[in-house]
Amino acid sequence: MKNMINASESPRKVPSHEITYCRLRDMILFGQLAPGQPVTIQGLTATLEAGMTPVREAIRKLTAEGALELQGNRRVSVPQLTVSQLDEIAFARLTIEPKLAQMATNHLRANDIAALARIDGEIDQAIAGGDVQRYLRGNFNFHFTLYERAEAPILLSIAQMLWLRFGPSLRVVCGRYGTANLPDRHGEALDAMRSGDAAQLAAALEGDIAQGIEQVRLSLPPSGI
Amino acid sequence: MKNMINASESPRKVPSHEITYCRLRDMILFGQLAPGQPVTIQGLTATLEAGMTPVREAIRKLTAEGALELQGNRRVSVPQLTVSQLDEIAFARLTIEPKLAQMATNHLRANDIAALARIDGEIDQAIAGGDVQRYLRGNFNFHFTLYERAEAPILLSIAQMLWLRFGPSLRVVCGRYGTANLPDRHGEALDAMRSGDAAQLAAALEGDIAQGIEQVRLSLPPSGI
DNA sequence: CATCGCCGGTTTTGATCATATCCTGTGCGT
DNA sequence: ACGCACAGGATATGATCAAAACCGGCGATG
Repeated sequence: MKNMINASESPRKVPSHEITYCRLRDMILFGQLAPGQPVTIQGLTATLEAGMTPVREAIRKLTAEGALELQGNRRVSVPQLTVSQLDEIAFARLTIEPKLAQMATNHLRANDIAALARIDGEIDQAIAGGDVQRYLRGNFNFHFTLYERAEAPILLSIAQMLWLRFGPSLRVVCGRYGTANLPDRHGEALDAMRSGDAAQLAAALEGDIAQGIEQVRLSLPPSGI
Repeated sequence: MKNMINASESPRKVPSHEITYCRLRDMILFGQLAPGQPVTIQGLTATLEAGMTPVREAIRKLTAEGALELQGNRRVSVPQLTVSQLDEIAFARLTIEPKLAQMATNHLRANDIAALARIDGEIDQAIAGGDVQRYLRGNFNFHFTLYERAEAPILLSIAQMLWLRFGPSLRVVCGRYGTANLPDRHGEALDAMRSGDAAQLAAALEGDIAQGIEQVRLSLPPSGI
């Protein structure tokens, strides 16, 4: 009986590289780091209060996910989106995410929907208050709380990858134009969830995603943000 | 004007972790490692003749790509596909790869098609000779030589990720049933390339992919391969 | 009396760090 | 302007610490 299933969660020792990875990921996802900004290992060891090895591993992982970019000369930076890359992301997101939403529909329980409604409320507050940081986190939470219910880990990981590439640019857009005309088709999505209409939910998500991408696209042409 | 584009490639120093990553990746992709097989860092430092740090970084990167799996107890192994994961991979591959093929169509030059035809010839030889290793490499080369012409790095990286998850299981199927009824719709694809018909090319790829996935699906139910 | 399960030590392996080495980019001197 | 030396930072190694798996013995039970 010693090594039992460890129901729920035991006080697991969380490895340092895991923590470092998450922290760095959030920094990228929610806009602490701007596109094009260089990232140094030793700088991160200071800001993340971690050793050099964990930071290196976090960077490797994020590089593999496309959230960071090796510049050839052993420098690392946050990538800047080009128009054609934005097109790729658009295609992939518009394919994967509605699918995830559709798959999630039948697994949604009442409390899931309640949680999503609450998150949507926070997003509205953030938009009203012009709180970019909070909007970004809320938006992320809304989408991925939904997607997780699809129980499709591979598609989920692809979606995360796409958000990692998309996040920094979205942050820049928010910073530039404020939270006024940010996408929020979440009400429509919540209606679809309540009626269990997978197709409608997928359509709502598709609209939300397309809107966000257009928002970013408008900011790109000058010189890749 | 000092650091010019460095046309083609300069004698770049290839970092050790890069080499290690590639070698380990190929081991997974072409079946040196079976699904479920545990992977130890110190074992790899021996077989790959690399230090501990490069191996660790390679593992992190491949973990991020889903080619390896952390088992919670800080052990690493090659993941075994479940049926539902295979469905996810099927959906994603059937979406992404035909798209890549379609995008590549207009960029294909005569010598690209010639190269693909040559690779297809090698695949045929491998199938005829029952050379699984060579078939897998040829098949990979055929698809990705084509996909690279799409000039869509993000979709390409997604496709690579999917192949990394798919590779080990395909290898098992090959080892079990031989190379007899492996997918090879490449002739059809080559015809489409020569006539520049993007839709037909996408359709051919779709058929090829679907066939490969079915092949693996048939082997799964017993107990996840 | 034989078998099963628990418990302890042993050993393998992973995580982290401190350090040595090398590369890249920069600035100074000619 | 060119080349050389310097500095900053990245790469890579080996050592050290800690956790987890492994193995063998002891005691309880049928």
